[in-house]
Amino acid sequence: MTNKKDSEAAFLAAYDPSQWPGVSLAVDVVVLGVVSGKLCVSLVKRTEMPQEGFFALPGGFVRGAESLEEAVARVMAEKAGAENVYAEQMYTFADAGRDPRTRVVSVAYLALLRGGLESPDVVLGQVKATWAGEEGGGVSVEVGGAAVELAFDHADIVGLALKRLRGKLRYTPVAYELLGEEFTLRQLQEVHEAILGRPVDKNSFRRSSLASADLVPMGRLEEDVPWRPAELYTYAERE
Amino acid sequence: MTNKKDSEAAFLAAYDPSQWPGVSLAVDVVVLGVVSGKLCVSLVKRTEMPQEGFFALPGGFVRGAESLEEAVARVMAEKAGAENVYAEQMYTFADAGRDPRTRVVSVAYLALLRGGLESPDVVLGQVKATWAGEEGGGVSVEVGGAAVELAFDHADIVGLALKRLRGKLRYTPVAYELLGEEFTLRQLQEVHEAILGRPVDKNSFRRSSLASADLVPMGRLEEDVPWRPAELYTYAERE
DNA sequence: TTAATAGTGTCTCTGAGACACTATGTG
DNA sequence: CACATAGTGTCTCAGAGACACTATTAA
Repeated sequence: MTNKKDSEAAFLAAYDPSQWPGVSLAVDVVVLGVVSGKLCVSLVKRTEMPQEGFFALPGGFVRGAESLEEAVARVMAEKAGAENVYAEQMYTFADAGRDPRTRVVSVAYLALLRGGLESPDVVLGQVKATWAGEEGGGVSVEVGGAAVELAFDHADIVGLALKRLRGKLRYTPVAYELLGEEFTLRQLQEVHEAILGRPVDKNSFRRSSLASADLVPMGRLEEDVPWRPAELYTYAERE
Repeated sequence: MTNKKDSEAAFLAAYDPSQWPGVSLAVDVVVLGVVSGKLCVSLVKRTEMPQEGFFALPGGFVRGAESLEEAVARVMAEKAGAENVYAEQMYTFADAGRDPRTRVVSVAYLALLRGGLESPDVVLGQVKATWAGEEGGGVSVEVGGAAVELAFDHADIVGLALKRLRGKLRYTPVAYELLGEEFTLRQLQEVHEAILGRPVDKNSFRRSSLASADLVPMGRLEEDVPWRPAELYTYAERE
């Protein structure tokens, strides 16, 4: 091993943080919601030079002593006053060359919000996967019925979010984040169908949902529907 | 919405990267391997002040225009001359306060290496999960039969790697990364058992392995074993 | 021949898709 | 009553655990 001395020196050198040029830290948030049976993502229109005019994911730089989660919460609050949103880290993009001055490290988060997020700054785009199951890949997004192109690689990031969400749907109770405190099994099924992008058998869905035992019947029925009202359920282990 | 002007201003301000203090970018690598049926992780002994003397994950700062993957590859090469290693991003830790001078953003990677990684700088620690299935949580690590405490939150990061690996084992051909080009079904099963931490039924394992159709029989048998030799297989879609 | 492992046959259980059915609310 | 949806019964099939069995090789 002739490179032992070299690697030793490199190792020690690498542990001096001030030697390396600093980078900027940012978060981008994929906010997903189900609106009338459609999976939607929140988008902002870029008002500055790189990719100006394109739709992009909401995001921002991480401030001072803020944690990543705090930065995500702040971005959500600033853009639409949304508080206490489920958010989960997905992937970190750190390729050099995004910004000519400093390297920008961007941590992508997946957030789920009941009914989607919409505000003066934020529009909802409908997500259409070009792939089935959990293959993964980019997605196409429509705003007001017309296909739009997302800035940077944000279409791939939305695709990553959708892939992650489909995976989590199987073995974690994540769909409840997209519903209110009380919901019917049909509403829960609609959320699943919107995320999976395919119809789901009613009976199979009921069986597996009720068997998982984190659904609690409220003993009350939904109201103001022009057909037979269904039992209301809630999720047992919200914390 | 009285906060519209505020959020607008914050939005614009946030897009000036030079305004925010820079951070240092580092990678930590969980190198896992299976050595004689045991799941092992590569560790280095810290030689500098914070947590000096504790075992820690190998890692280092990202240099100049290096990508994260290049930094991981460099760390692997420096520590043990390992090239072309499977590596996958896991999670990014960015809590302030790790280093008093600058904020250190550390991106944790999972790497898989045949036979584990060992060198003058690196020791192998045996990983023992204190949890079953895919619950997740920290792990305990033994070096030379004695339990050791890992530096920082590295025990949790190893636990995260194990959880991720167990999950991927179900639906991706990741176990092949821990074997040579040619292997018997028993060797493949041993890798699975080491990762899952439990015995696996031989017949079920064979059936599902052969059904997945990315195993190709070589038409040759293993040699130099003091019992009936088994068919050698290789993985079909290495790229 | 014996020992040890390679490799197979088959029963069972479970979870999910398919689909027809009954029940019960609104109008 | 009609109608639309809530909710159920049941057949089937695929995948996996359990386990006993046969096959083949080294010594």
